[in-house]
Amino acid sequence: MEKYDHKKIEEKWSKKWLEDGVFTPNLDNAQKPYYALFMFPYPSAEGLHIGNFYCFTCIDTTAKYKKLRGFDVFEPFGFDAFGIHLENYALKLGEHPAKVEARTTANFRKQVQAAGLSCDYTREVDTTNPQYYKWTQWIFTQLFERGLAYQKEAFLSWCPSCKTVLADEQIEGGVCERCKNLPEKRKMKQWFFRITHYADRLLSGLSEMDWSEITKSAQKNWIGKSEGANIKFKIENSEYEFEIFTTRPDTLFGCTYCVLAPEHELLKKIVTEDRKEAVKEYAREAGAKSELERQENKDKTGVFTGAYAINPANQEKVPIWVSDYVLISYGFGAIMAVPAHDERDFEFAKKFGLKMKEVVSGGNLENNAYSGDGKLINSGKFDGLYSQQAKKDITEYVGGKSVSNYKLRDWCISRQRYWGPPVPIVYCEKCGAVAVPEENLPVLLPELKKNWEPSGNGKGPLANVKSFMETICPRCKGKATREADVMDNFLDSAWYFFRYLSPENNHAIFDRTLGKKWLPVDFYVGGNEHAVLHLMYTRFVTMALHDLGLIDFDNPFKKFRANGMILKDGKKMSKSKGNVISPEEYGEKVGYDALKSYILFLGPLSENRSFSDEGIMGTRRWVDRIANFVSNISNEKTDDEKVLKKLHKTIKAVQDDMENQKYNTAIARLMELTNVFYAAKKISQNTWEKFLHLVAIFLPALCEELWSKLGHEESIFLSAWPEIEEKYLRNDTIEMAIQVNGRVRDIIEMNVGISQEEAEKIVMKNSKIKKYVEGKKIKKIIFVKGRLINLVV
RNA sequence: GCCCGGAUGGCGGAAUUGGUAUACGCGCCAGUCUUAGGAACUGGUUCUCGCAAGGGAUUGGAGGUUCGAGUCCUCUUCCGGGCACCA
Repeated sequence: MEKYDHKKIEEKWSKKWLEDGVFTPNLDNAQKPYYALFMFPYPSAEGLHIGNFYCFTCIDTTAKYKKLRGFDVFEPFGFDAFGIHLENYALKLGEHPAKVEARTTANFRKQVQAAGLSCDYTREVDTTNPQYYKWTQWIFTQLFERGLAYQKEAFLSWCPSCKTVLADEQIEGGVCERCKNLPEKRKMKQWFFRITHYADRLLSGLSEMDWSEITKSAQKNWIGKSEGANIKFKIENSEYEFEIFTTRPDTLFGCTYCVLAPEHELLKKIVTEDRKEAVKEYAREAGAKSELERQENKDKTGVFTGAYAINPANQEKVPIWVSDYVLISYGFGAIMAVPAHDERDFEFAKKFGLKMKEVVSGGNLENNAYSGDGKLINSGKFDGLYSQQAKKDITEYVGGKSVSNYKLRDWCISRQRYWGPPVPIVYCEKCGAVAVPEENLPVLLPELKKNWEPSGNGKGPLANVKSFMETICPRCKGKATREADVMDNFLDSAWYFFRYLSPENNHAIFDRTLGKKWLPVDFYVGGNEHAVLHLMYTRFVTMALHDLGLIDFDNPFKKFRANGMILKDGKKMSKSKGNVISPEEYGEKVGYDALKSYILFLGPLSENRSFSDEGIMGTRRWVDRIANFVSNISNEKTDDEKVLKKLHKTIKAVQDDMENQKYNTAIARLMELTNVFYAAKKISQNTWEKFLHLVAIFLPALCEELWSKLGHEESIFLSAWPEIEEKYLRNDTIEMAIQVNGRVRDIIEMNVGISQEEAEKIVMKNSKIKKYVEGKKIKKIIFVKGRLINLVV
């Protein structure tokens, strides 16, 4: 028996597919467009990671299936090569980012091609290409013109290791998403995108979207909507007032003090002379605390300001405190404190001996605040109302406003780094900040041979490049200076799928005719670590493009699935553990067909799966079993009815599974069919050809080879998917389960259409059943047609 | 604390959405072939009692609904993810 030489055959076909353009659709003429997209990789490693490979494979398998089903499939490929990940990798190697990029992208491309993915490489996109980032900058200018991009001074997270500010989304668990270092707070003037403008749309859109629940849940939590009221408090003996946000206006009568955040601007104005030093010192200390320190130490601290506010519900005077348990970044940075009905206020009041007043019945103030709803007490004319109604009535009574508040904050896009698209802004003494007009885009990133490394002084490396910085104002033609920062990498990747349609178009961000036909993306797969980064930003940019009138949808991906992680023998992979799976290594050893089908076979798409070296031999064995079966193809015209039934049921099962991304069970069904072939010994060519189509979506090189061996000159992917013949899906007989009191006691073969009376007759004659029924009264008989009969005795 | 997922053999996992639990694969056991090892092929493999025929138990745990529950309801334990002093 000839051994199946996976290397030779996989190499042969991946090359041939590329040459013949088998997977390069004609976007203009496509009749049934299907846009399959995987998250394009960061080329910040020498080769592909198994995680990239997994998400590519999910998309690729679906793409091949859709192609065989007659769709014009577009599965593009490109690189997210700008940004901090590649720049950090270059810093680590001590090489220039451009040099690293040239090498790693070439290697990634080579590996993807070797793996036989059905990508269209003719429309490759690279975010570092000026033709590409011209339009990244254009998006900035469009947002700027509409007030959605703006500059502000704010306390921001500065990563001392990456030497740049980061967006809130890029702090994960208190540390920098890229380098895992502890960020510092720095007050800096930076560029922001007004993503909060879309907070409500980002949230309400979620419910209708066919995206993984886990992703939608992460976005929902991040947006963090709460409904409540804004209420104004006057300050005693003063013209000043401040506003607070509360979700519990029903407890307003229970407000016995107020708290301002240490950064609150009113603090300086209202603090009394004798409290000035204490408040100042407290604010200084609070400012020095890192985010993580605040998170870890939740002991309440605070200082009395000496000032009093007037509770608008009962005109009582309540002390104003300052404490860092109130955050300047949320709401108004000020709260009304209701210690009887809020745990944090309770703790604070207890520590500092502040008054508590119960206004909602149902709790017990001994040890805890009661934060549930209930009937109002001690609330004047609102006594007796229930929380829900009281919320509305009290808000109205004090002239408050019912509003929603969000945790989501605007997206800081400035980066004090080199490897990114420059912010397309020019500062002119006369005209202020002016966006670079479209005809002057792109603002080219100068090729810095040296001094491209981040300095850490709060300015990007471009600030030192005189030839770049000095320019003229596009509006008044006077002297002007460029913005030295570049833009966040997540902006590069927020719109790449638009660009794939027309990567060389210099007149528009994308070809709108093609956009109408191909967008939104039909199916997208990627890791859920991007749930609130890439995936949220992408939705934001899509909404913005929608509002510019460029597109008529605002959800970029019709279907999105988050893929699970691949573990090695149950453990997370890491270089230090030495258990990193290299796709290339397994491609060599067992072949990409076996590797790809193995990682799909391991389990459902969303779950983490454990890769093992023994396990992969299972799919490799399957490859061999199919390759070896060739000698058993007979000249007979048709096959045994049993084989045909299995064949057509498998076609149906594979179709259903593929529509639902159940790759693992589709492969299991195909393995079963392979086993049936082995049991039948000989199979007709007709059946064999149908089988090859089904398997080709998982084992493309093998099936292409076997297909060509049958004398076909054109790729199997250009031929037709087998039709299901309904008659083979039907069964004449079924195995009827016979239950007594719900327990299966026997299984009897019967005609599929058997009536209840006939079935009962057979059952009653059955000796096994008689044993259980004898001498007992049959109370009831449940008959499920074609399935079971249940005797209740 | 709040919001999502999830728990099924020795292991990865199936289960037509309330109808024969454990498909498929790994591993293991046996057989055929082989000088041998391996490969390939064939058969077996949830646990438990039993020589067997056959019985009993079983989907993290406890209840419930139902003729019938892995699937629905209530409570509960554990694991994974997100948010978190967010008023």
